[in-house]
Amino acid sequence: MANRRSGRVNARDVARAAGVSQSAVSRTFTPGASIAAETRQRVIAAARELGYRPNAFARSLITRRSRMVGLVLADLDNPFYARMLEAVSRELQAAGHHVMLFFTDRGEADDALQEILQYPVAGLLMASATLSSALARECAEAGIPVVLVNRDVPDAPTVSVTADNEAGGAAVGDFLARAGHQRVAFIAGDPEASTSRDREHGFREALARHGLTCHARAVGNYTREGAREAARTLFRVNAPPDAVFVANDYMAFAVMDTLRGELGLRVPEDVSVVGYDDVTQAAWGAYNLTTVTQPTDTMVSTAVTALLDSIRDGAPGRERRVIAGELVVRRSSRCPQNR
Amino acid sequence: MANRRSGRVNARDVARAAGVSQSAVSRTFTPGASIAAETRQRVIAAARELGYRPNAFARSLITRRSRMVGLVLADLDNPFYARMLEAVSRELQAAGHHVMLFFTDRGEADDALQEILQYPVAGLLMASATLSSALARECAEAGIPVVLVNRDVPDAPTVSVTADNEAGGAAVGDFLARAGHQRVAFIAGDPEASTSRDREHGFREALARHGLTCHARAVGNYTREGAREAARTLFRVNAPPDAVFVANDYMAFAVMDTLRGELGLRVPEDVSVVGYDDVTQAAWGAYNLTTVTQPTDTMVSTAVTALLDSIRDGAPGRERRVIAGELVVRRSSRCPQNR
DNA sequence: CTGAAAGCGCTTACAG
DNA sequence: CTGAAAGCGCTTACAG
Repeated sequence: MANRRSGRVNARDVARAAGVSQSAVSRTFTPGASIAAETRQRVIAAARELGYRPNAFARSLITRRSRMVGLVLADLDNPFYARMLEAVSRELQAAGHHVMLFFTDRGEADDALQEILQYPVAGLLMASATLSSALARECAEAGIPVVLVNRDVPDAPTVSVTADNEAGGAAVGDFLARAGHQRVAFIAGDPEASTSRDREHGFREALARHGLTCHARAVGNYTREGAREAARTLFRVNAPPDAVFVANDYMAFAVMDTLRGELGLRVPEDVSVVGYDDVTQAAWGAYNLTTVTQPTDTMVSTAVTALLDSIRDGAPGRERRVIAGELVVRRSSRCPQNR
Repeated sequence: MANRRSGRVNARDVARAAGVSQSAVSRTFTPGASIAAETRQRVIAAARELGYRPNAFARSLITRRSRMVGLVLADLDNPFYARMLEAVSRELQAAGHHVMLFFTDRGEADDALQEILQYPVAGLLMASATLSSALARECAEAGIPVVLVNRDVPDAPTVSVTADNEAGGAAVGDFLARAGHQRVAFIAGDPEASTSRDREHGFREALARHGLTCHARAVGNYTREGAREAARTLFRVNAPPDAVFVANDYMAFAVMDTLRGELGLRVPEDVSVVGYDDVTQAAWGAYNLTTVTQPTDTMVSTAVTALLDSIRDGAPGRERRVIAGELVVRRSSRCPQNR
């Protein structure tokens, strides 16, 4: 049934079989093209018979457009990004696009991008990784829109979608102060990342408004091991914190495990723990983590919409979208009224 | 600097700028092609100047090969698949391949595959989803090797890589019987999936060897809510189980949360819980789950190697690789010696 | 080592 | 509505 020669049937083969021109075959598979119903039926029958599928590469070559979007990620261990990846992929697929996936290290992913850019991608979506502003400019010149999620390259011609990390951090500071905590600590993620910096900044400002300062600080680097080590450093002292804000949920789980399993502390009786992201596991019984929502769904659809709009307009947007999150109080923290 | 006309510089532009033929440009970017060192330098300089990158689509069209591999997944919520996705992608990238990602529903992903197959993929890797044996045959005829991870299509011309689920289930049955449990229950995943069926089968056989039968059974469908419901059904009775084997870790976490938070049972004092997969979270302090290793790394590298081999040979392999796992005893279960 | 030419599989003005 | 022809950006015999 299938073409013996090449292992791949092409439009010419179908045309011959259907007794029409190659143009007719092409028109059959181009929605809205002008073709007689009967011709179309003949082509479809022949195509089915031969197992023909239009070759997307050839089509993209001639139309100078592609329905392929590059997706760049650095970290899938963190369930926040796993959730985001799935949501982004499904939305893009629903919009008729196809996803090319790349994993890089954290930070600037220019090398990986050089590879992706060999393909005529219609757009680029990056999360947990960035690109240099030079490459951002190059993409803009080439007409390839770039959308960053959870990252931001100042002054670059890109769209960025971030959570309102400052406001989120402030909500946590406010909440812990109101609950009557006196020695409030912070465990940072990657000290370079704007997510961690902004959360910390908002947090400190809020504490200040209540006349408090950050009692202690350690860096967990957004890794589990880093978080455990930070917890040990912070709590193996004479006057340990009575509350700790951890820059994301993923680290907060490690902190809780360490506090309870290793240091024999009770949460929240001895210490309140607050995270950030509201990943699925935060609601699981074992953690019941008070945290700030990263509105993944909103962020994803904002990012995807922005990307699709830019692709449609052929204009690489340039805006900063900040999505508000909210504090979700669960049982890992003391409440103001329990004071 | 970049080409003003089209937004994309092509080999012809570079050739003109460097004062050489288009062939020379092509040879410069084809490793091993015969080209003088000096010519090559001129081309490279011109390419850099103009911001030229070879177009992978055009290249693939003419060579009739592509370095693109299709990856099909159904479920990323389960951390086992997230870990696998990242490992697979990174290995494939390291081998110079690029990954096209597709999400489908569980079961047969024929529709999604029809879309992928419009691209000239060099091979297909599927996990947590399968394809019909008809489509498997079609791929084989088209020379596209298919590798299934954690799934199997009997008699189809594909390579499948699965864990030895029977042996794993047997290890659990054996372990629980030796620990002196009398009323051992099972919570199934997707009753259709061979993973769940094989684990259950091995489990029951092992119990039988100890003169036990499976005391109760419920279906969790590999979802968290299903697992919670299954736990309620199984444990809200007069003589509840004293041990439960859950078909995967992901559900086992939900079961533990329900047992402890909702039913007031202690793990392992009142009931032993055993999972399957050994996902990262199984080792986290809050769960400390006894489970059976799915040797992700081995499975991934076996699958990737098989795929790359088939691509290289141009022959769609046909074998079943079964990877052994092992029981990891943690604190969610009573041990034989504590009897 | 090098270039001119053919061709991968498609779409799209153009003329009918 | 339809077909012949040109061309997307590349690689690869072929001849020199």
